[in-house]
Order: sequence, then C-alpha cells, then structure tokens
Amino acid sequence: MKVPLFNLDYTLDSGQVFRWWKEDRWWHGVVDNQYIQLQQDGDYLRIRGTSEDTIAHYFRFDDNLEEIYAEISKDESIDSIIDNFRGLRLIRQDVWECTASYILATYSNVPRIKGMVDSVCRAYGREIEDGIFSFPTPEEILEGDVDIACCRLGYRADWFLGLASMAYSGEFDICELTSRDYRGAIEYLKKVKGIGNKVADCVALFSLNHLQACPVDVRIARAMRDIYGITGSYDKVASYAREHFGRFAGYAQEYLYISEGRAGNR
DNA sequence: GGTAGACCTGG
DNA sequence: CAGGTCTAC
Repeated sequence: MKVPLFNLDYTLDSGQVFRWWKEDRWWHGVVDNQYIQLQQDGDYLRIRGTSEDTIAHYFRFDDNLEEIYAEISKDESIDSIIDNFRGLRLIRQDVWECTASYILATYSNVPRIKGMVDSVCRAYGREIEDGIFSFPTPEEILEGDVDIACCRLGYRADWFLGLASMAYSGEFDICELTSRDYRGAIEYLKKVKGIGNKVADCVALFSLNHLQACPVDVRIARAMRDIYGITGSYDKVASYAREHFGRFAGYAQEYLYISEGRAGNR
C-alpha cells in the first residue's frame, strides 16, 4: 500500500512494541492474533498477513504527522530531533496486550521484556502458525495449566496474574478504561498492583489514544534534564513536558526516546 | 506529598 | 545495573 510520511524501521525499533523482529529484510510480528510481515520501500509498504485497513489503524496513519510536528516544535532541540527521525509514528496497540506487557516492563530492559512477553505467549497463547503464538487472554492465563515460573517473570509474575484475575472478574474493565479521559484512565490503571505513573502513561499513550501522555523513563528523564534543565519527581517532569509540548506531547516523547537511544550512553 | 531500600532474573 | 513500583517512614 502507499503510505503517508512513515518510517517503519524507526517505528518498530522505538521500543513501543515487543512482538516484532526483523529477519531477511522483512519485519515479522503478531498483531491481534495475526502473524504479519512488512517491508517498506520508499512510500510503499508491502503487507503480508493482514489488511491495509488494519495497518493504517495500527500505525495511526490517520494522524497528520506534519500537523503534529508543527504543534510540538516548541524549540530548536526537538526540531532537530524530529528532522533526524521523520516518519517515526506512535503505534495503536490493543489495550489488554499493552497493559499486560507493560506491567512486565519494570526495572528491566527491552530485550528481556521481549523475552518475557514471548514466554507468556508460548506458555498461555494459542499457536496461530508454526511457532507463532497469540498474546493470551485473561481467561487463557488463568486457566493455563503451566507453572508461571517457567516464564521467568520474577516478582512481576504476581502482578501479571493479579492483573489477569482483575480483568477476568471485571474489576479491571477495558470498556470502563477506554471510556475515561486521560486523568481518569491513569487513576483507574494505578489501582492495579504493579502499575505506577510510568506504566499507566505508556498504556494511555500507546493504547488509549491519549496523545498528551508523556511516559517518563530514564531516557526521557535524562533528555528533560539535559535539554530543558528539568529534574525532580515524575509528576513534575511529565507535566512540564505536557505543558511544553502540548496536546501531542506523547509524540515528542517518542522522538526524544529514540534520539536518546541512538545517541548511545548517558 | 516526598524519599530510601528491596526486588526476580539475566547480560 | 537495568523501560519502575511497592512499602515504610
């Protein structure tokens, strides 16, 4: 399909999602129980395994990137970062998978998170193709007859199981969550043990369409300190970013994140 | 409301 | 020593 301003490599390599890998010049991943393969060639995207509509929705092609750039271009630093990573997009993830994945993402690193998510899919998910597993539903997790210890989640296992049972019982309700505004969603998410400010912001931004959310991890904290001289509590840094960048602060966050990562170390 | 310490596991 | 969060001052 023909795509708008878009860079597949930046987007899938920006740490937002954990179920994609690149092999033989193609990206391979699992989205909504479908095994998908993608390859970009200029403004053309080759798709295997799903529809153009699914892809357009997933990669938020409905967002006008140039318009968003104009909104978040509040200073020269972010301007130059945007220039370096034009085409990086936010991804619209499934709410359940996003929440259950990010609850595993604490005090760890991307390769390991990918490993944990993969373990969980293999242990509890359905095999949709040879060696390719779906992300498990709360029911599949609770009824699975495997020992969660085999997933090597460490202390996160209790949080993961706890979230699954809250989702199963309806105490954690996706419909309720999606109906809430940004503040309300954060408040709702944080009732889950294992979800704090950062994970809640990730879920809000990556799966609830709250584009003003600005998850502050170590990289963003570093960028905010080095570029804007802002340090301090999570709320202080995150709200500064939301006020500075405006209603699309989440996009700005993603550019800062990839920039910090590719710049290398501290 | 804000801050030390601990925390599974693995590279 | 790490994409944070919980618990206990």
